[in-house]
Amino acid sequence: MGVKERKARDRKEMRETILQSAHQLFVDKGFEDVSIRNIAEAIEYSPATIYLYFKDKNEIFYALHGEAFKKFNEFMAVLAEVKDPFKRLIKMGERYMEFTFQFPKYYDIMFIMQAPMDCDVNSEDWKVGEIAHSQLENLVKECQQHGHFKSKEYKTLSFLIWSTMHGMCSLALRDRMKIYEEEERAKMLDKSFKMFKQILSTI
Amino acid sequence: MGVKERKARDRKEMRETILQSAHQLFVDKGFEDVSIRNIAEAIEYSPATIYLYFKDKNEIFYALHGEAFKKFNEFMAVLAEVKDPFKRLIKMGERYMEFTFQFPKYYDIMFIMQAPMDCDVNSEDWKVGEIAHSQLENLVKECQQHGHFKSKEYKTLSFLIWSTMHGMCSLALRDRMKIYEEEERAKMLDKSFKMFKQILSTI
Amino acid sequence: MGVKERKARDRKEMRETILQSAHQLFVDKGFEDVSIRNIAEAIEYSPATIYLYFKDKNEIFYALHGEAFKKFNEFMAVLAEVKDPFKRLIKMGERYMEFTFQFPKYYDIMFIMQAPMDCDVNSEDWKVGEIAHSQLENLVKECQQHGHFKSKEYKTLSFLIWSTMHGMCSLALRDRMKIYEEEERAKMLDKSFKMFKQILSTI
Amino acid sequence: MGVKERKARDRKEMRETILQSAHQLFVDKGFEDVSIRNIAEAIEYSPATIYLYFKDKNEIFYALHGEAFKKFNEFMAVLAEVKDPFKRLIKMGERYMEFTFQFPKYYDIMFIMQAPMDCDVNSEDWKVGEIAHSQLENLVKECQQHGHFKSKEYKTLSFLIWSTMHGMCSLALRDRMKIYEEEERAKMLDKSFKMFKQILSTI
DNA sequence: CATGAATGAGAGTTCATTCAT
DNA sequence: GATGAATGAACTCTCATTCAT
Repeated sequence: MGVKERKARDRKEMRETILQSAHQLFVDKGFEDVSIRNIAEAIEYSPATIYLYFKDKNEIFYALHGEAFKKFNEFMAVLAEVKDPFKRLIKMGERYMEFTFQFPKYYDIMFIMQAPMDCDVNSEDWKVGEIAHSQLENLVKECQQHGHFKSKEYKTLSFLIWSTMHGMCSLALRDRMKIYEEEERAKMLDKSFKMFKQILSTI
Repeated sequence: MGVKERKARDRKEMRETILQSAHQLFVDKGFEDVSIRNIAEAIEYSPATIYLYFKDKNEIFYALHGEAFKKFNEFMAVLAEVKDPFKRLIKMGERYMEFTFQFPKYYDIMFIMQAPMDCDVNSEDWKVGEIAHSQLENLVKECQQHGHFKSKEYKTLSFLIWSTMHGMCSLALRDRMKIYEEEERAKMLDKSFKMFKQILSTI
Repeated sequence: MGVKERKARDRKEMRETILQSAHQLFVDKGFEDVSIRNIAEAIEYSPATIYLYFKDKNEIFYALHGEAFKKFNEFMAVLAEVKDPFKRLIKMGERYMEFTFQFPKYYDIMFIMQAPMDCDVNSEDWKVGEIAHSQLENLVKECQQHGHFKSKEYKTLSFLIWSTMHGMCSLALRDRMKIYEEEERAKMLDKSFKMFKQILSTI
Repeated sequence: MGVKERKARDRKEMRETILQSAHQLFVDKGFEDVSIRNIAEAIEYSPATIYLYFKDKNEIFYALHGEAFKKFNEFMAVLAEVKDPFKRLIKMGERYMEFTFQFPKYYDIMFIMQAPMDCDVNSEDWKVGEIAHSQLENLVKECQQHGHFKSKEYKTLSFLIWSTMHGMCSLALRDRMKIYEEEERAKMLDKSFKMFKQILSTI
C-alpha cells in the first residue's frame, strides 16, 4: 500500500512539474508557440516522457485552462477582506485588470482563445468559471441591498459589467489600442476604468 | 479592350474566391492553424496558384482585414440619416452589434484575432480603422454639445463605450456565454444593451 | 523569301536578346541563381516566351557556354600584336588572368563547373576550347624555336603551364585563398604570377 | 555501460552513413543541387531523421569538409619518414596527387566545391586546412636552407607550387582533359608532374 | 520509468515548365 | 508570336507522436 501511494504521489508530482514548465512557457510565449519539445527540454526529460503523464498536447492545454481559472480565483481571494460590497465590486474590477496584465496568456485562454472543439463542457474547469461568474452576480445583488443599482436587473447588470471589463482588457491584450500612442495606452485604460467606477457609483 | 476588362474581372474574382476561403478558415481555425495548402484545397487549386494572387500568407490576412473595415464603414453609412447625435450614438451601437452577428468572421478578424506582427501600421487598412474610431469620438463630442455626458472626457468615454460594446460582442462570438442557457444568450445580450443605452442616457 | 529571311533574323535577334540578359544575370549571380523568371523579367517578356526560343534552361546554359569560349578567344585576339613568341606566351598568361577576374562566372563554366551530363562533346563549343588549347601548344613550340624550354616536350609543358595558371585562378575564384589576409590575396596572385614568368624565362 | 558505448557507436555510425551519402551526392551534383530529401532517400531514412544528426544542410557540408582535411593530413603523415627536405617536398606532391585520385570526392569538397557562405572561418576545419598549408610553407623554407630555390620568396613559391598541383588535379577531376585522348590523360598528368619536379630541382 | 531514435505529416515557398487563348 | 494562368514537384525545416529498448 505504501508503495502504491508513493507511486501515485510521484505521478502527481511529475504531472505538476510538467505543468509548471508548460505554464511558464505558455505564459512567456503563448499556446501556439509552446512545443512538447520545449516543455521536455525545460524539465530536462525526453519528449516521450511527457506522454507517460499526458495523453497529448491538448490534455496539457486543458490542464492549463484549469490552472488558469484556479489562479484566477485565488487572485480574487483578497476580495474577502473588503467589507463594503460596492468597494468590493470595485476591487474586483481592479483585480480583474491586474490579473489580465500579469497573466495575459492565461486571460487569453480563459476568455479569448477559440477553445479546441472537443473540450468537455462538464469538466471541472468550467465549473470554476461558473463560480467566478456567480460570485460577480452575488456581489451585484449585495450592492443592491446596500442601495446601489436601483431598479436594475442584477443578472443583466453583472453581464454588462463583465462585458465592459472584458472589452477593455481584450482590446488591450489583442493589440487593438494601436490607435492610441504607445505611451497613452496604459493611461487610457486607467482613465477609462476610473470613469467606469464613477459611472457605477451614480447609477 | 473587352478582353482586358474580362481578365481584370477574372483576376478580381479569383482574389475574392481565395479571400472567402481564407476568411472562413482563418476564423474557424485561427491564423496560425490555416495553411496556404488548406486554402488551396478549399478552392480546389494548387498551393502555387495562391502565390499568383497574394505575395504571402500575411498579405491574405491584410486583404481580409481591409475588406472587413470597408464593409464595416459601409455598414455604418446609415447613421448619416439620424440627425440627433445621441440617437445616432445609440444607432451606432445597434449597428455595431448587427454587424458583429451578421459578419462574425469579419468582426473576429477586425477586433479579436491575433494579427501577424509585421503588419504595416501606415497601411490604408489601419487608416480605415482610425476613421471608424474618430467617428465615434466625434459623435460623443457632438452629444456633449447637446447636453449629454457632462463633465466626461470624450476620448475616454469613447473608449469606454467601445469597450463595452466589444466586450459583449466578443464574449458572445468566442462562446464565453455558456454560463447562460442556450436560449437565454441572445436575450441577455439584448437586455444588456438596453441597460447600457439607459445608463448612457442618464450620465 | 524576304519574309522568311526577316523572320529568321527576328528569331535570331530574340535569341540574342535573351542570351544577353541571361549572360548579364549569369555573370552577376552565377548559374544556379538565375531563374527563367529572372531572365523573362529582365527582357520584359513572359517566362513562356523564353520557351519559344530555347527548349529549356539547359539549352540556355549551353549557349552561354559557347558564348564564354567565344568571348575567351576574342579576349586572346590581342596576342596577335605581340611578335616575340615568349613575350606572347607571357601576355597570354596575363590575359588569362584578366579574363578570369573580369568574367569569373564565365571562367567558372568553362573550366570549373561540373557540366550537366547531357552536354554534347562534339558540339562546336568544345572545338572552340580545343582551338584555344592548340594555340597554347603552338605558342610553346614557337618559343622553343626561339631557344626557350630546351629539351622540354612541348605538349607536356603546355599542360603544365595551363595547370599552373588554372590552379592560381581557380583557387582564387573558389575562395580557397582565405588562408591569406583579404588584402594580401591579390598581391599573392600577382607575385606568384611574376615568379612563374621568371621561372619560365630560365628553363 | 556497454549500452552507452554501443549507443554512442551507433550514433557515430549513423552520422557516418549520412556523411557518406551526402558526400557522394554533393560531389555528383554540387551543393546546391543536393537536398536533404535526396540524402534521406539514399540512406532510406526519412528527411526528419537527418535533422537528428545534423543541425542543417550546411552542417553536413562542414562535417564533410572537416573529415576530408583530417584524412588529408593523415595521408601526409608518411612524409615524416623522408629526411631530405627536397625529397620530402617531391613526396608531398606525389601524395597530393595520390590523395586526389584515391579520394576525388574529398578533394573536390576541400578545394573545388563552392562552399556555403556562412561558414565559420574560426572553426576547427579551417585550422586543419591552415596546418596543411603552413606545412608546405615550412617545407619550402627548409628546402631553401638546403640550397634550393635561391632568392625565391618562400611564401609565394609555396602558393605557386600548390597552384600547379591543384591546377593539374582539378583539371583532371573536373573533366577538362577531354582534349587529350582517354588513354593519354593519365600519362599526361604523369609526364607533367615529372617535368614539374625537374623544374623545381633546377630553380 | 524513461528515452533515443525514428517518422509521417505538414508548414511556407519557389521553380521550370505547359497550355489554352 | 506572346502570354496569363496554372501546376507538380521540389525545397528546407518543425512538430506531435510512437515504439523498441
